[in-house]
Amino acid sequence: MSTTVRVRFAPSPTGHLHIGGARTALFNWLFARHHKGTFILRIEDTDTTRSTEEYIEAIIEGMRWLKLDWDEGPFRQTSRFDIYRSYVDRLIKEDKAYYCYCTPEELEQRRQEALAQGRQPRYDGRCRLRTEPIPGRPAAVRFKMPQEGTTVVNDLIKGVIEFDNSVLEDMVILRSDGTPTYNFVVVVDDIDMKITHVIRGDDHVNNTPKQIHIYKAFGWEVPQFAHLPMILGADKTRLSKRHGATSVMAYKEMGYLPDALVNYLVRLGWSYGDQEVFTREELIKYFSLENVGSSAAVFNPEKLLWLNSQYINRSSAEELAALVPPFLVKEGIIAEGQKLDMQWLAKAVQSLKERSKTLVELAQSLRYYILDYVDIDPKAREKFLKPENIALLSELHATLSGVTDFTATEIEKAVHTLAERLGVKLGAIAQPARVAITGGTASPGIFEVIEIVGKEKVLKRLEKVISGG
RNA sequence: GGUCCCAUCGUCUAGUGGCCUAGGACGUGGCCCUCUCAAGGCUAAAACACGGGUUCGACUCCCGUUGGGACCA
Repeated sequence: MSTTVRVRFAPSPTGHLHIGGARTALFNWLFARHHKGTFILRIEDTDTTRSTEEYIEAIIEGMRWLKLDWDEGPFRQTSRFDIYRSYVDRLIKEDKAYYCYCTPEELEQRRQEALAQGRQPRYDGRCRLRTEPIPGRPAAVRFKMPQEGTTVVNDLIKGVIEFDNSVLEDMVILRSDGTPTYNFVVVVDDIDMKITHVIRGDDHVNNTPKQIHIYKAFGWEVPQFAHLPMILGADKTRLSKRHGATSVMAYKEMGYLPDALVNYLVRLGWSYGDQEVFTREELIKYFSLENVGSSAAVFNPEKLLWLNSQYINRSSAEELAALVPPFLVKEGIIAEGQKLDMQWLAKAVQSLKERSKTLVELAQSLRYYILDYVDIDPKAREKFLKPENIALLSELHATLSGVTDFTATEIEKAVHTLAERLGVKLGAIAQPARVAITGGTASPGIFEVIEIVGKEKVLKRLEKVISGG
């Protein structure tokens, strides 16, 4: 029985791929992959004044970064005007649409009158019965909406939604300048692309009854609808720039992993028992529209940050090492194109990954592994590099100089012996050493750090501090 | 203003009439671990918007109120 699932993501290229769009894309993608169906990317660029090539590229870039691959497209509406025109002609021929000669001024005047009389402004359908064109006047095309009865949307997420047809008006489907309107074009495309499930933001629910009548006018089976609840900012209004970063690629730059963002986004409105962290495979396997909630969700950057740290933690050091160089360049730690020993870098990353929430943080911490010398934080210097500490560091320098097998294990043994001999606690040596070697008071285990930084650099940094540098 | 949607801890959510003394996660506090910082473990505080029904029994069903949101104008 299974009719193959065909879904689409249809962004308009008037901006970057944003958080809300990405989630819509993600839910469509998951639905398609779960049902082994087809996922289509369609660029809704009919608004030529606001659509740009750059944004088309940006959206595609965002989709790729999130690893949401599509099976068909990207299709572009601007290359489909002939198709829309033919669909309009068909409706006119079948007397399901008609030419309207009312001017914007007349329409506005009637609107004002209606408002003044406390009526709901709505096109009165006066051109419906017109048989002769008005010479010299441009004509728009209007769709004949049913005037009575109700339209029922059986939404997969929200359930049954009923609309009174009397609130629907004969909407314009082709403007007098020859361009088709949004609600018409969407339906034509979805018919043409044989879309079976329309999964989109619930800001479109009110458009749905109008669209249903267009499907019916073409004798086409109405697809299933699933309206996803909105994503809100902390103030419970629709997520926008003023709530912080909303562009997906901004998260890439801030050092987020695409899988972490995907995991976060999917949990906004969808759940699977108590599970929080999912692999892609699990997501595809478990995803179902039935488990999508129906209320709007507030975007919570802190939970996203936590998920990102989880993903960084679970990634292999090699994977992370491969991702980190661009961030090192941005932090000014290495030069563009500078080569690093990747095996060594992976070791350094390994020591840092469980204490880094983003790739940016990871890159910043890598500073003291890579550079020859480090800047020492003044407060740390004041607290941990007093004369008595310097004396201990001299002892440490002598001890480390004597370690030939320069591994964390051997270093640890040597330092423990030193501490015992001097009758001090390990911390008394470790903390000043940390400041001298990393420039700060927080780092991975000091023996590990010493090993990775390497004998030569460690001794040089100790010497510098001992000599008052 | 009209239409539509929504309502469980601060936030994301579990819950589909008795399993609820309302569970998990983020965040917050405490403790443990510890060379620092994390990670990890344990733990604490924290919610069913309100009012009516229906029912032996409502977080769960119905109605209303309030509050939020979206679309259209």
